Amino acid sequence: MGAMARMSPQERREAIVTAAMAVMERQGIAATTVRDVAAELGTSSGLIHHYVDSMDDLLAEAFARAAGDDLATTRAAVESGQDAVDRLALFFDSYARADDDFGMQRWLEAWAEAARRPALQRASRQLNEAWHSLLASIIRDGVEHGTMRSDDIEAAAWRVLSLLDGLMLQVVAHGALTRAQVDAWSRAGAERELGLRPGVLGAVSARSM
Amino acid sequence: MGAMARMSPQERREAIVTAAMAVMERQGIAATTVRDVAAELGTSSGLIHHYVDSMDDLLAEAFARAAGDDLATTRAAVESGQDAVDRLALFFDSYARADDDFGMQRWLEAWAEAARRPALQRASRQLNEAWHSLLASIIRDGVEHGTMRSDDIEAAAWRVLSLLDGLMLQVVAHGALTRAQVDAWSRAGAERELGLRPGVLGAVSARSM
DNA sequence: GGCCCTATTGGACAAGTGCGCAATAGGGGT
DNA sequence: ACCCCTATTGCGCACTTGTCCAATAGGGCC
Repeated sequence: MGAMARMSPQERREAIVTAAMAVMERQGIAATTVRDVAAELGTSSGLIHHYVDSMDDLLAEAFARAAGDDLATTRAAVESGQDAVDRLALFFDSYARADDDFGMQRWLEAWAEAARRPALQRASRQLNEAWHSLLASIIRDGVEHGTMRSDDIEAAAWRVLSLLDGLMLQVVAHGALTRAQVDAWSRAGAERELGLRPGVLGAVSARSM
Repeated sequence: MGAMARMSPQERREAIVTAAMAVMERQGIAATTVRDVAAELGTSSGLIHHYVDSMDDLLAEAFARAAGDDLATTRAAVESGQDAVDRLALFFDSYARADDDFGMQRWLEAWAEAARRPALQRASRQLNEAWHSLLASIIRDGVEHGTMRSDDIEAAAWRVLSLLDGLMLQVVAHGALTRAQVDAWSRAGAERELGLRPGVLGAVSARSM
């Protein structure tokens, strides 16, 4: 009954961040404590601070990893699209598929915690920017190929993203809307925003039938 | 130096909630403690629990009061409108005027805290519903008088509100957008949603010139 | 095989939390 | 003027938090 198996610094750091992600997923960002992460790892709490400067840093890194994974998933899904319209449809598909996911809840907690945790705020802002950037690149492609219309691509991307976020908020925070409504309405909003024919972005339910 | 001036239970309760609101405004919901509220009042911490069952209840009541005041302000502003379109424009005016306000930040914190505080969650859901209801009543009026078009008033209200929320999120949480952009884009979105002529909801900047 | 480096331990620490309770004091009703 | 009711006090309690540090132990290099 001695110490936990000795690991290389890289492995251990990795394990710590992974454990933090798991606890975050289960209990939320604000309720994730050093001791919880240590318990998840099966090690002592002192070990955490041997690899991490502060709890703020750890939470920021765990959030960045989790949210970054989500972004990477969507990015990968989008890449398989034939043209811009197809890629935009895949963007919504991928977003909607995070159905049983805590994606949006995570963002909510990050925004609120950001007031007290500078590192977490930096991570959140950077990832938000990356999502906008992904969406803008799809739209830019569509405009250049003449399949989408927009005289301000950046702005259009913000509007599409904001509608999606606002609708998701109602699902996660209030339970006032269903995922299906968010899915249909956000696609319809994007179609109008980008001068697409209504329905071309196809709701999941419609396309899977 | 004896006890604080004796007050009637009603006055004292009122004073406690008011003090809690002030602390909430200054430090945020999550960072509002019993001792902070007592210090704001200039009384002892024990007094708080003599009037309030739990911190959850107190925070919920303080949030409900603060957010309820915001809603009442907008409701009052809206009532002075001549017709539905005018009232909708006033709705956006009132929302935009809360410029130096902590309105949206308060909602953010409420959503995140709601996970741990049932009473706060109830208050937040109820007020959210009230905002939607106010917006829906304006739209219903417009549709009935033929100045607005919508085949699903409830849904339209959710979409207008969600776009506004999503855009505000970018201002408050990330600083990625400006209030002016939110104002212009949310009005334009509502005009499209309700079949209004572009510009009739008039941005604040345009109308004040 | 032994030694040293460092990963790992486990608890101390100070600061903070919500809540409860015995003691106090002040004002209104008689 | 007195007395009782209760608003108010001020501290204690049990618990949690992040952070730190001396002690320990295990594995790789000579």
